[in-house]
Amino acid sequence: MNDHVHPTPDAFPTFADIENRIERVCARVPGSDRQPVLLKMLLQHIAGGLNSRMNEVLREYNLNRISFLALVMLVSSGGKPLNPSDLAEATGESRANVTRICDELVAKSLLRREPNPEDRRRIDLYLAPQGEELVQRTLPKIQNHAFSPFNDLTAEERDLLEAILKKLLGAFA
Amino acid sequence: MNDHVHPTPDAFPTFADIENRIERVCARVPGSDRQPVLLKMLLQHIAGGLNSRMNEVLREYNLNRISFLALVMLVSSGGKPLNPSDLAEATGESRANVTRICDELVAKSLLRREPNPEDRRRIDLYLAPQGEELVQRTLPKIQNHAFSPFNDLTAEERDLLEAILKKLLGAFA
DNA sequence: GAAATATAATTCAGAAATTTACTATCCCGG
DNA sequence: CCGGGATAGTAAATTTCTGAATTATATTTC
Repeated sequence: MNDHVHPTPDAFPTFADIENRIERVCARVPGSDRQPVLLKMLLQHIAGGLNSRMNEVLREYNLNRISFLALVMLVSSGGKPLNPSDLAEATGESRANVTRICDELVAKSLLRREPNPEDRRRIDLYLAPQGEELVQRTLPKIQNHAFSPFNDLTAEERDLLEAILKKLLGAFA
Repeated sequence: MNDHVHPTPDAFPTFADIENRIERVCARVPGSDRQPVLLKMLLQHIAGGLNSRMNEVLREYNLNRISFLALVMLVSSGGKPLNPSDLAEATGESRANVTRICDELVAKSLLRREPNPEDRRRIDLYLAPQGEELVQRTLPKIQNHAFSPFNDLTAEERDLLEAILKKLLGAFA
């Protein structure tokens, strides 16, 4: 989960400083363009900030971001199981890491593993009742505390952002 | 750098699947709203994808994303030194991690450390000539290979994205 | 239907990141 | 000018993550 912005007292001082630096570097390096670098930095800082905030909330429940995401994905399946590799894909984590995360979740009785009867290479992951409960309790808190920065955008801006980010993500194929 | 999307053969299959899952979860959990969760996931996947691509390019040079970013920040200072804590702030990494990164960079003769004459707690980090060269060589490659997804956006979309992301980042203060 | 190839999950070694604690220095109020 | 508190950098211990095998099962191909 190499994704944290360190919680310094003043973690987001002036992005303008960083922007100036980017301008200067790109002016000096031929073949470089300021905007993609800037966008990359913005995305990085925002994603990092959101992750930090999520972790702050989840710490009270002894969960980390990935474990929580795994639980959410399972809630979304509505009782149907998921395989570890599904989780790896959905979360963007390595499969080895997903195995470890699942070990933790099983140890906390939030998840249970069962062999898949049709394909015996596979393991089916079922959400335990406590896991569902935990998501019910924590997701609204995440929404309120961690995701509050989105409230500073207007509805139009959020829709626009959603559309542009979807298009951008599509470009990774 | 807990920030990688694992390079599976098909790392960005259909985000639509994930979107459907989010819809279902939020329908089931009172006090949750689909859009912020969706935006968070989009940001996460895009930032992770960009990081993976950067690391792919940088691997040839035995660098990782953070080390590279540190070098870029130093180039942006135009010969003036930076302190480790400046780098920590700019990169969003912990100070302890920056110390380690600098150890590596010094070992590779891309960076040199000198005590600050005015404040003896501080260390001044100077870019070595090889470090400058390395940025000159790698930044254009990063631009072409790693940041190419931005080319799928129109100029208007990029500007809009920049503006919205800046506003969003401002909301973290 | 046997051999070759591919896929799923895991294990394990080592790399990378965080947390806590420590040292040295600076700064401010008295 | 000195004592308490802040700040900078690092070190050590721990946790987390990855990457390369490993094992077991499916699937394809001939």
